[in-house]
Amino acid sequence: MSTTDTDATELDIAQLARRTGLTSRTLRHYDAIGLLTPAWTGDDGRRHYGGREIARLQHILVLRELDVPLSRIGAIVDAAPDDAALAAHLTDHLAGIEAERDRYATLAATVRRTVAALKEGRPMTADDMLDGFDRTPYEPEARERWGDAAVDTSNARWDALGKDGQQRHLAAHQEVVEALGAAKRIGLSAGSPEVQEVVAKHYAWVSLFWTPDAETYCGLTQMYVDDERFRRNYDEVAPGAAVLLRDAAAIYAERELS
Amino acid sequence: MSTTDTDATELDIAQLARRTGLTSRTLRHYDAIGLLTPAWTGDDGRRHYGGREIARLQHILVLRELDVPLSRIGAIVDAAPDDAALAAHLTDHLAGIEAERDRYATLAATVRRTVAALKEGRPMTADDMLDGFDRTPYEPEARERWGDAAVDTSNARWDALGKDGQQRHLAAHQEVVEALGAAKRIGLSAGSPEVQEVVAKHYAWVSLFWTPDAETYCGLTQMYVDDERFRRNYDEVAPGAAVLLRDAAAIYAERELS
DNA sequence: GCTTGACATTGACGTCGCGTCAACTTCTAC
DNA sequence: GTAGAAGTTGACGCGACGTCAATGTCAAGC
Repeated sequence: MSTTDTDATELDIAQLARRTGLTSRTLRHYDAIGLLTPAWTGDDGRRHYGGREIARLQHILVLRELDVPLSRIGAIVDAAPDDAALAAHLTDHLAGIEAERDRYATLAATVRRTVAALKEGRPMTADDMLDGFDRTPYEPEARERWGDAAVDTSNARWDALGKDGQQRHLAAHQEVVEALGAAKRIGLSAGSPEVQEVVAKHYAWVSLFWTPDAETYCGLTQMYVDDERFRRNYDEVAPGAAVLLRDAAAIYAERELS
Repeated sequence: MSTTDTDATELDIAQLARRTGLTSRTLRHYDAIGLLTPAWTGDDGRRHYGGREIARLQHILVLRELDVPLSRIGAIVDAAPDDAALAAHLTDHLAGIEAERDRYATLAATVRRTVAALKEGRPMTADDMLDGFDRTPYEPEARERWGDAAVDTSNARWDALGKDGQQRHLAAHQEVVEALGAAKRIGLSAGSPEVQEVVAKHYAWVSLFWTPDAETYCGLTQMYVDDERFRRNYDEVAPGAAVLLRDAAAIYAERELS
């Protein structure tokens, strides 16, 4: 393979820079702070990026467009270990991107109106002139509501799991989701022993990352219901599974966590 | 008037901050660097802003959205002394805003496609994943092509003119434009003494700000033809006036400037 | 009148995300 | 074999504010 650009998913730093509009300096910076490590570094020290890194970089750049600081970007991107989680995250951020698109649209309208008013010598109110500038800073992750510290220790624990530990952890979650779906389909109640056992598993699963008390655990499962992208994760297996989990969690929390 | 927000065009720093989404710190910073000076400062040191300042701030914020550095923003905003010039500038920057809106739209599409691909386990090419991130930095002003230094000295001279000197200067330009329109309507040629006299006036007018040599003067008048928003300024008085000025300038430049 | 709380002011220093420069190595082309 | 382009690692610099400290001032309530 020559130095010419191919559309293979194996790129050196210059090719990646060209495609993203970043400078090679920026990519080196991202490497230095551990935000985007190259797939491999040649014996000569040169950085090479593969498909995984490109996907990760896309995620990074999306969040960067939303003015999320690099430190938080790192935490968020690290929290998307598999394709499903990544898809959920991206769907979330997509809303931010579209909001920004709409903001620029209203901004364009504002400027257009201003130009028209200027030409006709018409006055404008302050509010009209400034419509669209105020951007409420994007809240990148619902999970952020549960505290930065929690996310940090969560990531530490995740790293500590090692590769196959992570695999097993994801499988455990899948088990929980499917058990929950089965319970829902059979029509088991939230307080039934079977469902309570599933909740216990779920609580254990969550606790690997951070240990919520009764209140926060109820809050978390409530969020699974409120937030569409979380809810879908559960309701995909069986409609109403998210609500079942929330109700069961409330009972579990009162029995075991208070 | 109480402290409640009214839609009058007289705002204190907190009210302006609220409407723009800026912090008061940012507004103070803009004051400190001379980018946005309050209309008046009370005896207690508090800053108050009027209609002029709000319009100026809108211009500033538009350019800030396009990632133009504050130093250049200052130069550009200072170069829009009257409403007509401001309207022309804003029309220019409007293109940048709409480009940004479109970029976010393609970005949203890219993310959407990525999510779909992830869910179906489909692979994507690097180019597809990174479509829309590369933003060629916005070139804020055609005038920038003529050099930053020129703009700086230009602004200094403009300030040195004083209020009524600025008035007279604008009137002089209007004279040139109208004389040129009259010449065009009568059908005078670019080389005719009358038109050459108008060009001399125009060159003098331009020279107040920066003294172009033969080549740059030809380049400038060529830009008046190429660039729609400049051309309209001249062609509004008489169609083809911009071209007439360019041709006349070419002759003038060879005779007088080389 | 006095206190209290909210918000203003001016410095001064800190921070984030790179840009830029220097010194050096390494690959490719002629 | 040598030039030139592009990579590497430090190190420092910078723009646009954030943040903190010390202080002043205004409107309201007691």
